[in-house]
Amino acid sequence: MHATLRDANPPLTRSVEDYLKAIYHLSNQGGFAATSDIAAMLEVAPPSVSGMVKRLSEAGLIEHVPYRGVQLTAQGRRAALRMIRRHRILELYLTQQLGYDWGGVHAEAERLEHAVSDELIDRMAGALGNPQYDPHGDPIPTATGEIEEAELVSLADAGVGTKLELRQVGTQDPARLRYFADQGLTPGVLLTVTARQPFNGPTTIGLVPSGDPRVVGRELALVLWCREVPVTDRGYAGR
Amino acid sequence: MHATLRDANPPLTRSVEDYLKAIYHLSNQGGFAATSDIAAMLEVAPPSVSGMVKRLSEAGLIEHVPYRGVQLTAQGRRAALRMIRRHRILELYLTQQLGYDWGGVHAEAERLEHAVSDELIDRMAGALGNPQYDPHGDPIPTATGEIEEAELVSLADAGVGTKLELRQVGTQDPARLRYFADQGLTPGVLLTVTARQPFNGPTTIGLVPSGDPRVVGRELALVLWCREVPVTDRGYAGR
DNA sequence: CTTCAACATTAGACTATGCTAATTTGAGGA
DNA sequence: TCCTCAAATTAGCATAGTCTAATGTTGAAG
Repeated sequence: MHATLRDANPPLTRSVEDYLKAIYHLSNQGGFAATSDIAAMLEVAPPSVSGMVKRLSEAGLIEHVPYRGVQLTAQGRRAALRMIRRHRILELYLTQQLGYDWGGVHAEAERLEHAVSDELIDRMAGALGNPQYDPHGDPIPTATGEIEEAELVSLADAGVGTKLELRQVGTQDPARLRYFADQGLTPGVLLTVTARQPFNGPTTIGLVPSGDPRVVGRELALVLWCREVPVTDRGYAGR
Repeated sequence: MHATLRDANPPLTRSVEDYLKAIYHLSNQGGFAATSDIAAMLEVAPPSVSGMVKRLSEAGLIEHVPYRGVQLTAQGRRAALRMIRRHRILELYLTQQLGYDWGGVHAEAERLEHAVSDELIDRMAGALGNPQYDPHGDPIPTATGEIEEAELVSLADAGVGTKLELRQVGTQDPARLRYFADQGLTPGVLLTVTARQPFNGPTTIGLVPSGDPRVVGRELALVLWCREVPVTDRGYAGR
């Protein structure tokens, strides 16, 4: 006998898990994930997505509106958050316990997230002190599937004078990740926007508390997602 | 395009890796691995094995003698040893660094061994001090694919108190083979030497973990070839 | 030397996942 | 309104891996 996605409690395959995760990321702001965007994110051809969409839809993991896109159901969202929890805990564990550098963990976590058990993830999380954020600053879903939704603003759009906490570096490109790390622009760092060139030019910032200045081109600033920190917030102690 | 096992350097799939590992264990003493034994070890139907054998053979990973069995080629052996290294290091890491107990570690390692990178395994090995043996006493292959071959000792010569794994029954005599099988003395079984009569008399052993005693006359004990197992662990989970 | 049972293999079907090529759909521009 | 084009889908095929049922092989017992 062969288990299929139509069974009661089918084990999700690697591919299914990848699709759900991609759909989660693409429909994060409440909208639909488009077939072509899913295809691009997973590096498969669009018809492959159509085929998988059909199966996921029959399995009750997504809602499909033909020619519009897809959204996760509650069940699909739960499965996606489980994968995201795994991914982020793995990234954290690999960097903090096994000396991986920030740029190199993603691919490893991408493979491991499909193979680890819930027990292993919980043990890793325990060894790390049950952290709430991963090395990129992304919130880690809890074992029960809850995730902190943060309002983030791109550094390129932040107002001059604003105090910000860098929370998310929105790229997987190892070269960029390494560059940001060199500049001290890692999640959790505090900074203030000191200037921006007119007509959407580069943003100049100062690191807190050192005051070291950095100039970030618009292209790069666009992927630095920050949380606005009230200027009265002096007691901020990082995490 | 789709990668196949006939390509130059195909990535080995999870199934392929499992087959190679099983064949390695079954043909350990230089013999052939039988289709039905592979099927039993992997819990698949015999025709599935025949199908895979065809593919592995075309890929140059095994030699197939129809109706006789299969043997690993040098290339297949390399791949198998790589998996065994991964498995043993993972088991060690999970028990020593993450508090797993020996009963639970096997299944986790069995899944992870297909997903980890060589780099991660080497980092784990480093964190453990590059161990040479796993807690079962089995040697861990090096990153370059060398493994210490266990020296076999005849049960008639094994020291009293020694813990042994029966590895080879050195006779073709059907009567003897049937007798050994009846006594539960088949390759892979674990036992301890509890006594030996003076002047080269019969050896008394206890099966592990049942403790059932057996008395084996010298004539018979001479053909039971065993590997000495360091008494380091509690609870064998197999390999 | 024949027969038979155990083991191995082949035949044929099915799911999951991917691809390319062809077709359909829907939304914006003329 | 109608047309066109990009996006989505369907059609058709391939490979990996699994299964059951049917068929072949081999070696051991009589």
